[in-house]
Amino acid sequence: MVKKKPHHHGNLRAALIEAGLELLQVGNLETLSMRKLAVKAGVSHAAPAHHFANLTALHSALMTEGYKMFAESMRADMPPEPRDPRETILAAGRGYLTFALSNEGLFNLMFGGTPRDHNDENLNQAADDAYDVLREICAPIVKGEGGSQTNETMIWALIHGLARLALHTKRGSINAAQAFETWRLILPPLEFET
Amino acid sequence: MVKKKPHHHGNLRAALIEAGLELLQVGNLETLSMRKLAVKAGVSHAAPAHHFANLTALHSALMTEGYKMFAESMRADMPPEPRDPRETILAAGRGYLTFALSNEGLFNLMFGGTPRDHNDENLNQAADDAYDVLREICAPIVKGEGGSQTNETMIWALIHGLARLALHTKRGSINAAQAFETWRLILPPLEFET
DNA sequence: TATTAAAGTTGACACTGTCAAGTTGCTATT
DNA sequence: AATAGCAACTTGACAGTGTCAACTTTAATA
Repeated sequence: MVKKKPHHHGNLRAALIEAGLELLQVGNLETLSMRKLAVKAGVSHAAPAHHFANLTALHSALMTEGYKMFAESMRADMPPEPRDPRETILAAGRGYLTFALSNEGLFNLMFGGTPRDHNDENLNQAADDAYDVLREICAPIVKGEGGSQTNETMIWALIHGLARLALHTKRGSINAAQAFETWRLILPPLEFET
Repeated sequence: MVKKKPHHHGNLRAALIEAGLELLQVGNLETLSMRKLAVKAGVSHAAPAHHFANLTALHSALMTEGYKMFAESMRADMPPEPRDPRETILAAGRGYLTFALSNEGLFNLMFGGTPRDHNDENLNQAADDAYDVLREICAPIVKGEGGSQTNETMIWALIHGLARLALHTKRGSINAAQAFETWRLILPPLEFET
């Protein structure tokens, strides 16, 4: 008897997060409310408070889920056996763009300045894991004046800025292929270690 | 008698925008409300509705102001007589960073995914004016495979991504100088027309 | 001066997050 | 096996929010 249904609902916390992700799919941040989540989960309006102390905690939990999906999306496009480092960077960037364009609400929640709980260990862990992907793909880049962190910052800034721009100017049709083509074009020539 | 105090308050619309900018300075998007604006302007709670049809319209008006400040901040750091094109890009980027770091709430409103009124001509004009700065500083860059727009996208993505990252990891002290140093480091070597 | 439209007020409504207090049902200790 | 205790959930309330409708006041103009 390791895991058992703990209580009335079963697993309300997971259901609320699931409902929150669904709400973020169809709308923006403003359409996300604890009471709507409660309705979606078939539970009273104050039930979520027992799993998320406040809105910020709920947001942090959704961001955590977002970072996991995010890292997964980057890794999904990466070749299992890394061959050309530049190809790996291009692929991870494609995963980045794919995530941003197909999860706009969640992406905005994660990177739009919404306050987060900086003491949420799950969130910090998930964010660190996502950053690890960046560290991996930048590892083969020859370090210049600023060291490896400068390379990571450059790659992240480039791909994140491009994702933001793609969302900002999408106007209806998303056109992920075009965004990826731009990504291929703007990725500057880089020197790699043998 | 060209300009006269039109009504009770004088110029409520400007006062509301001013109050909105102040609220964004001290807090985030959630702390911005029409009713608080009304209180700040010493007016009844429904008065703002005569100047901003809804919250989105108010946000759009604040974004408009933001884009103006934004373009101004970029131009402020640019040399009046452009000499080295790369220096000009560096300077505009510094202005970009300065704006983002000293107007976090407004920056998040502009680039955080908040819905905007795409039919607001003032907003479109202000955003276009800001983009013109980018076009100007990128003009001397030699066009590659993707044409001039690709250069603009790259520069914008780089500096915007860096600004977002700087805000994201600031944790208390902002350290604008360090962000600018990173900007200098990550700006890739570019070829310029004679 | 009379008319008219804009600017601002008042009151209401549904919705939000959050808190306090009560109820239900599982778990574990005795 | 009984019960004490606690976590999960409900109910009810409160202040604050955006938005609407109806009303009053003011200023421009005809």
